[in-house]
Amino acid sequence: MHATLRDANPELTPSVEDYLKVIYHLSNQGGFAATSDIAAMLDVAPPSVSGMVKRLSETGLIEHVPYRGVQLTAQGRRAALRMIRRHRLLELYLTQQLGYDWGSVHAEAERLEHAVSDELIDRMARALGDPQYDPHGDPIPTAAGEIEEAELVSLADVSVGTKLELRQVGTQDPARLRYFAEQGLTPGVLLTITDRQPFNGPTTIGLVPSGDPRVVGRELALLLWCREVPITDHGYASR
Amino acid sequence: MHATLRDANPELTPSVEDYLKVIYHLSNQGGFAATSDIAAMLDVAPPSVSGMVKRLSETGLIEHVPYRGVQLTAQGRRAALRMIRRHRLLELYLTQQLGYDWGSVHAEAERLEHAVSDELIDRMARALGDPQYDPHGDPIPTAAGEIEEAELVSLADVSVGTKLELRQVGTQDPARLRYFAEQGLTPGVLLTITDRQPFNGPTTIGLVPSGDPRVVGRELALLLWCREVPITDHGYASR
DNA sequence: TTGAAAGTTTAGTGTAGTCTAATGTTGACG
DNA sequence: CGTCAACATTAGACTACACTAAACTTTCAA
Repeated sequence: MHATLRDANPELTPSVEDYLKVIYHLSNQGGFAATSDIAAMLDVAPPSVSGMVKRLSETGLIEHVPYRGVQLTAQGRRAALRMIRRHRLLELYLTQQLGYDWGSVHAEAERLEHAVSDELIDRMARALGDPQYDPHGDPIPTAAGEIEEAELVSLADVSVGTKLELRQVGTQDPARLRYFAEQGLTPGVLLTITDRQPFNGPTTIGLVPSGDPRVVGRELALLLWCREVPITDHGYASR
Repeated sequence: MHATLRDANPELTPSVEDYLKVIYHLSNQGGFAATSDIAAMLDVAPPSVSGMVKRLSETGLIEHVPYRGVQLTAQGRRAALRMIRRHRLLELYLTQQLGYDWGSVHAEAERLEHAVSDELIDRMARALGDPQYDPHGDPIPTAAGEIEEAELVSLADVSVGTKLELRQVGTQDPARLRYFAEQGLTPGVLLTITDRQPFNGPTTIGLVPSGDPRVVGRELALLLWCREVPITDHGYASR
């Protein structure tokens, strides 16, 4: 039984693994990941993405709808979750066992995740007591490729002072999507609620770590779905 | 301060790092490393080596005498020793901190050595107490790029009665490594030669201090590299 | 409804690495 | 001392990945 991740994932190049990981993050809620977004996150030119997209669809890791974007197949998703498991466990291991501080651990994990074996990752997990969450509060996928889906709350429903990670923007309206993007309110962003006026008045958000304020009315706040972020002494470094 | 290894070694590809490492090992006593030997050790075709040799000489990492072989430049040697330091410290860390057994660490270290940062390696070294030898008994180059040159003799070449410290097992073959380990023939062990049959016959070893005998054929004896121990003293026990 | 901006893909090039097949060089031995 | 086997190199092709420039779609707004 038991298609293991190793079985599912014969030999992917580091580059391919990176693409799968960002496609996973970009197509979080079942949507499409856009070429230009992938390019921006990997810091490559858009045509490089088009080229890779072609290769990845040929090997069955993603599905491509021209001019629309890409989605992971089941196989691609397994491979992506394997990388995310590696990344999060490496970050945890480096901070807890080797004294790394939270700010510098990301780059190290980013390189190591392509080189470690499943055995090493499992040994590290065991050494850490098989943790379920990384220090950001993000769930660590299991060796079998399962991940706990975060419970999302609307920004309109949380109390002042709560720290949040924006996870989804609950609209398809292009005008609103654009507006949110202009405000820097895109999935992945960290924020806190600094103020809320009574009688369904506007909510003031503070972006983390810049502290820049954003004011949104209740109608818009209802569209912003967030995950509550546990407070750590490490702050909110990048993932 | 002072030229660090990092300074000396901007960005080498994993492939280049592998070439430098095997060239180091093949040109141990100042000789030339032959194209075909490099090809055999890296499991690539000889023309691939010729191509790489061209690139490496252009970047000043090796010197090439056509139809003779190659030698490392000072810069190439520094880069090679940096990789060897990484490899040996990784092997040690994996065995001591994560429960790997000696037979299986090699492959893992082989991949990781290209991905770890100098900082991580130094942290691992510190966690291990800045060890001088790896699990095979090989000396670990310092962060500054110095390596202890050990004068080792093969067990097949020393005369009966000589007192020896086993320092190095000259094979990567897991089956043989396991066999030697089962026999108690691991680096650091003290032994004497109690008997040797003529005509390339087997050698009988006496372990110190237990006196337990071990019999090894000439082929295996050739793999056991030892340091001659002048007087019995302490300090060879554990690593 | 149309046209321009934004975004995507194609076309063509470059680099690092691999390979096989063909050619060149060296050195050992008859 | 010449020949031939062993070894090394060149020649030429292939893959994966990147890039720029140009062409093609889609979207949005006047």
